[in-house]
Amino acid sequence: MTLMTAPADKPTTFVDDYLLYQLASASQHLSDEFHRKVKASGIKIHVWRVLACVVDQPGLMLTSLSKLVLYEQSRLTKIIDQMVSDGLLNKQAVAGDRRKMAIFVTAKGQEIVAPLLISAKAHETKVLENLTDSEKTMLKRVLKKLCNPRT
Amino acid sequence: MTLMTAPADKPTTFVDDYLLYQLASASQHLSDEFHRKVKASGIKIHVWRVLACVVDQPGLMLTSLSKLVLYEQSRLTKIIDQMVSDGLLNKQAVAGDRRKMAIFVTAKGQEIVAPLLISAKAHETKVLENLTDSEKTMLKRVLKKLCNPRT
DNA sequence: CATGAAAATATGCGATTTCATATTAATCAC
DNA sequence: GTGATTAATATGAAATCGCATATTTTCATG
Repeated sequence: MTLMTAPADKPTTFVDDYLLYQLASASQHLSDEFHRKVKASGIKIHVWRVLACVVDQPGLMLTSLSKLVLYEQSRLTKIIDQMVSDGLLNKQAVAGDRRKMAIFVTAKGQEIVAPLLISAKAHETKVLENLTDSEKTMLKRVLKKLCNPRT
Repeated sequence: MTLMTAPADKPTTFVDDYLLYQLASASQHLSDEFHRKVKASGIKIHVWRVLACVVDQPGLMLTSLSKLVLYEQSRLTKIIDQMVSDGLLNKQAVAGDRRKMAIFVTAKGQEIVAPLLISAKAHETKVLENLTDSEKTMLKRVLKKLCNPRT
């Protein structure tokens, strides 16, 4: 048997080196990993996502929030209605524009999201453990740059 | 008016600095961007994704392919059945195990996917234009690392 | 201040997706 | 070889999602 010089030169395939695939793959695998914990605590994924975003930026109106949460508007409308009737969020009329609704988290919503935020950060820390410091900072910087290319 | 020393110190929010959000956001925004072109050419997104993966790794069986495509197994079963009857893929029985089906792209499938592969690479190039060389290589390396942390 | 355009949210329905489970086939323990 | 386990794929019903569009309100312009 001859010495192997490298881990074999499997002809580089398309997806392995395709940025959009790599992003989708990393995103999905890592999110799934954390989502298992969310589900285990009895919370739906979309509820977690919306709570995290509303806690983060309270008082947004539906349209802006849908961009932040990355959910399509009509879908978010339905999710929020449900969360309002579940007592996790409330909608407040915005003075001066009767179309707009500002969205906030209730005390009950806070209670639910608080431990998840901690758990999420802990998970992130574990994920980032595999990277060097410079990799960490560059990764986050580059991801931000990719989202708004005009910066 | 005083000189602004920095773009204001908006208190860093959770999601802005949360890796899983950044990944999801970058993935979704960039993919949507390319998907507009795919749709414009009359191809469904899932058809593009499956074709790209099967071209990349022909002869995979359904279960492995579903991991590569990042689609759940029963969903992929249905998609592939449709694509087979549309003449884009074919399934071949695997000798020695009558449960397995190896999946390949037909000539018609090739014709459809070929221009999309070129277009995808062109889009990727444009996306990566905003990054330095070292950012590019690190980004891809780190994304791979994130997907299989045990490497 | 009337009219047309644009913005914010809501709604209904068709299409897609998922979940649980069925079915068929291979493998393992004995 | 028989029975129990595991693997690969398929299927059907229920849940979710997204598209197109409706509705209400504001804005712009003459």
